[in-house]
Amino acid sequence: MPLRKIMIIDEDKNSSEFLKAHLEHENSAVEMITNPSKWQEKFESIKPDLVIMDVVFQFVDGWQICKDIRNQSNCPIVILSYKSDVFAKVLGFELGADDYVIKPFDTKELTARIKAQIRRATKYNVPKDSTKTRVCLDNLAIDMVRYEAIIKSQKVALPPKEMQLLFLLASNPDKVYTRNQLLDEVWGFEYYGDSRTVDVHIKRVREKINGASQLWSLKTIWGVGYQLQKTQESDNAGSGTSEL
Amino acid sequence: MPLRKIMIIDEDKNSSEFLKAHLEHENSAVEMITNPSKWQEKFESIKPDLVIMDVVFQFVDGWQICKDIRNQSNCPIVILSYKSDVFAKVLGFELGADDYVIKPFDTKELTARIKAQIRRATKYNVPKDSTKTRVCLDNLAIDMVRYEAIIKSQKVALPPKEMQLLFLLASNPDKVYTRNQLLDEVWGFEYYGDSRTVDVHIKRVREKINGASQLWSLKTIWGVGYQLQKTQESDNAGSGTSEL
DNA sequence: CTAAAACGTCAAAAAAGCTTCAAAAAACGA
DNA sequence: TCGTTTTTTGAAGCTTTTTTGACGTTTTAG
Repeated sequence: MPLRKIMIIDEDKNSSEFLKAHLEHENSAVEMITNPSKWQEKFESIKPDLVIMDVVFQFVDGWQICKDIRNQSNCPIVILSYKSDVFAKVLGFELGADDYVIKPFDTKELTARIKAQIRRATKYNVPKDSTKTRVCLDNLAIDMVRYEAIIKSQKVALPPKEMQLLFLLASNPDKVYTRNQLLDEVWGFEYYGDSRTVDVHIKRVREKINGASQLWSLKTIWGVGYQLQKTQESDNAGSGTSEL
Repeated sequence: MPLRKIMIIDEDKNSSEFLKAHLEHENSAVEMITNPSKWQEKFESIKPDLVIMDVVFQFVDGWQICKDIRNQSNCPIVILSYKSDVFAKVLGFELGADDYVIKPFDTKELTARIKAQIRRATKYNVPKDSTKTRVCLDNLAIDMVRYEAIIKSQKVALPPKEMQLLFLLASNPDKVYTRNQLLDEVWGFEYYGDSRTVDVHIKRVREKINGASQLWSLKTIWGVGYQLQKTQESDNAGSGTSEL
C-alpha cells in the first residue's frame, strides 16, 4: 500500500498526537492542524488522501469547514468528535462527510474505517475530475465559471439546470447518458422526482442551441437516453436517432 | 428519479421489515433476503446499488458472503449486526465492508450513512468498470457507450434490441446461441413471448450489416440458432450452415 | 412584497420500436 | 423426390417511449 497522506484538523492536541502516532505506525504521512482557521492553506499544499476532523472548535465553525472541504474536493472526510447526538451525525453526513466516529475512539476501529474510506475512494473508484470548467466544441462553448454558453459567437444565457445539462453532455460528446445518469449528475443523487423532467429540460436546451448552431445537436437514443452528437447531413441508416 | 436499489440480507425479519419500510419511504427499491444462502441469485438479478447485511446467520457464514460480494462487485456494503466487538468490526472492514453499524440502530443515522455511501460510490467517483462496452471485429465495431455500430467506417444507428443482439453475438464470435439463450440475454430472464421474435430481429440486423460488410455475417445454424461468423467464399463442408 | 424567471408535473399526440401472424422459401431425412 | 420441419419475410397491429404545450409551484431578484 502506497503511503497515504492524512490531515487531522483538531484543536485537541492530545487526541491528535495519539492518533498521529498510530497512523504513522500504519505507514501514513500525517499532518496535524491544531488551529482550524488555517486549514485551507495546508489543505491545498498537502492535498491529503483523507481528512480526519472534529467539528467543535472555539472560534470557527467546524461544520462550515467540512462543507468547504467538500466543496472544493472529493477527498474522504471522517468526522471525529465528542459530539455524539444523532442530529450532529446526520448533519455531518449531509454536509459531505463519509464517516462519523465518536470520541473516545478505539484505535483499531478508527484505523479500519480510515482504510475502508481510502480503499473506497481509490481502489474501487476513479475520482471524477471536477476541475474542468469549460468545454469548447467547434462553435459551441460552455463556460461554467462565467455561467454562459457561446453559440456561434453569440452569448446565450441558460438557466442553471440547462447549463449543467449541456455542460455534462458536452464534456463527453457522443457518450449516451440515460435519464437516471443525467438526474444523478445534474440534479444530484438525492433528487427524487419524475425522470420526465429531463425530457423537458432537454427540450428547452434544444430550443436554444439548435436554431443557432448546426454543428452539434442533442440526439435522442430511443429507449436509452440522450447524447450530444455532431450533426450530420447524410445520416444513412438513421433509425434509432432523430434529428431535431 | 434515480431510484436506488438496496438489498438487505438478514435472517431477522422484524429488523429487515422495519428498515425496508423506512428506506422505501426514502424512495428506494428494497429487496429483502431472509434466507442468506440465496443471496447470489438475487444479487445478480437485482444488481443493487448498496447491500445492507448482517454477518451472523444460522447455517451460513456471513463473513464469507461479504467477501464473496466484494469479490464480484464494487457495490458498497454496510454491515448491520448485533455483533459489536471491535474485532468483528475490523474483520468486516478488512473483508471489504464500507461501514459497520450496530443493532439496535437509529434509523436516521443509518439512513444518513447509507446515503453517504451511495454518494461516495456514485457522485464523487465513477466506478472502475470492468465491463466491456465495445467490440471490434475487423471492419465491424459495436460501441455500447456511444450506442452505435460502425460498419465499413459508416456509423449505423441500431434500435436497442438490435444493438444488444449484435453486441452479444459479436462479443463471442463463432459461438452459437440458441433462440432461448438470446431471449435470456437480450430480452431478459422473465420475458414471455414467442421465440420467433428473435428471427425477426436477426433479419433486421442482417439487413443493416450484410449489405455493407462482407467480412462478418449472421449465420443460421439450422435447428439450433444463430452465430456471427467470418464470411467464407468456399464453404464446401457446409452442412448445417447457410450463406446469406 | 411583488413580479419574473426557473422548475416540475401532467396528459395528449406523435414517433419509434416490438411482436405476432401467416404465407413462402429453404433445409432436412427417408 | 416428397413430405415434414424449420426458417425467412413482409405487413399489420400493438406497445412503449418521446415530444410538446400548458399550467401550477417554487425560487430568485428588485
